[in-house]
Amino acid sequence: MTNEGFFSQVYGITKQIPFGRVTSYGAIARYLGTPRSARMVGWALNASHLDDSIPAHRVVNRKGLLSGKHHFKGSNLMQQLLENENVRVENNVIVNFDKLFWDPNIELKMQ
DNA sequence: AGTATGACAGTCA
DNA sequence: CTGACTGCCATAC
Repeated sequence: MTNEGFFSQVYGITKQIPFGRVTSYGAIARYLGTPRSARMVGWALNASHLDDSIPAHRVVNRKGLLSGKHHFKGSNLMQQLLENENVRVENNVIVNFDKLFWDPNIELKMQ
């Protein structure tokens, strides 16, 4: 059987994102070995919509912009979830994104 | 098999 | 930092 596919891999990492932390699509894609497939990560998360266990709200683009907020149920649900984790969000952009940034290539690989 | 789409990233100005 | 253009990969039709 073919691998679970790109999606399951993205799910696995996204689920491992710690509380109050955020990461970017490129970081996940790079961890999968395809730094060029950042768009696929977004696509995968799109399918992750079917899974509530996937904190997709912790995944944003490289600028820390809630690019996927428009895809959530509520228009401001994504921001609400982030603020619920002590993550400050202003103008759809995560504040202190560089501090809250959680890189799987480091956190997962290093440990 | 080819075209179109997509929650992006990198580079240049 | 922001805006515009290009590149790249995987899925769907």
